[in-house]
Amino acid sequence: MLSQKTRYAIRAMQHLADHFGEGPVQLADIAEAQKIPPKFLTVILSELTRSGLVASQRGKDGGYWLGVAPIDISYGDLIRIMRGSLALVPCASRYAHETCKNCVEEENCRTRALMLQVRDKTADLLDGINLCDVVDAEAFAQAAE
Amino acid sequence: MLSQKTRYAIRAMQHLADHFGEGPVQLADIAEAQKIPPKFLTVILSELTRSGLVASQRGKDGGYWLGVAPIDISYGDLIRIMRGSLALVPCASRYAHETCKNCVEEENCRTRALMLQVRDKTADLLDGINLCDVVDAEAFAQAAE
DNA sequence: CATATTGTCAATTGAATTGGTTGAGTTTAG
DNA sequence: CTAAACTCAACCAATTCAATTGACAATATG
Repeated sequence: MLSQKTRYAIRAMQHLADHFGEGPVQLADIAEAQKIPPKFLTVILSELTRSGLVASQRGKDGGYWLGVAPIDISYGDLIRIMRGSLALVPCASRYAHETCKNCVEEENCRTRALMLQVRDKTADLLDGINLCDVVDAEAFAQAAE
Repeated sequence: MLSQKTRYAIRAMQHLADHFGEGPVQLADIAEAQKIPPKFLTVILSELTRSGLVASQRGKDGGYWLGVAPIDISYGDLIRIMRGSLALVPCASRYAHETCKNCVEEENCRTRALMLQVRDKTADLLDGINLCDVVDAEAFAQAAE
């Protein structure tokens, strides 16, 4: 499951994508439109800003905007940034590999072999959809080809 | 991510599958072979027994065995039993649907639309592999067709 | 029937994670 | 200079997770 924080991050990014090119969007506006506790959103937007996907400006008339074109931000990127990995087990992560605790040797772990495949398929899907896509069944089927 | 408990459950079930038809396998044997804390394993095996996938017998020479043929137990089943759902968000679960807390309306939630597709693809994969399969790249590619 | 062996199960525990807030800054426009 | 914004570390309560404790029930064997 994605954490609440990751879900908030995704909605915040969708909101910024919807207002891309319109100048800074203020945190309070995002919070209200996306039903995110404003103070918690500061934590989330700070993380996203540090990651480089979001740019920000302080002071009066400040706010946030995408630092990267929405077409270049995939859902896979967002989940990797917020959760660290797309995989279901640490040892099946490609970008953030870690050995699982209390496990058998990785080479002959059948669960790992399966989970690597699941991770790759999930990545194909999540990296194939970006913040510009209107996600519906058709768009998705197309992206999955 | 799958919880440690779910990972232990998967390894325990693989172990039982490997010894299917050989009579009861004792908890201590599973625990040792699969590096699972024995007392924790009692909790896990009790849950699996209650689910019907595992049968058990008490007393001397007792133990556990699969109550269902390994070919009829998919990895999807195991994860659903242990974790409740295959989905990344509660509102995208097919068997255990729940509305997400603090979310926008489900009908026009873009995240949900995407996560439903991810769930379905994941289910295709995980339900296509069972405890009889030796999971490797080839077997998997075949199952994914 | 006595006993050792094995599974059952609820309750508890300690640690980590989650979801979120507080509050003290810093930057910027006007 | 000041109000409007973002920044960030520290903190907090509640929940979840991983695992253990300990009392109990069933079964095979002598």
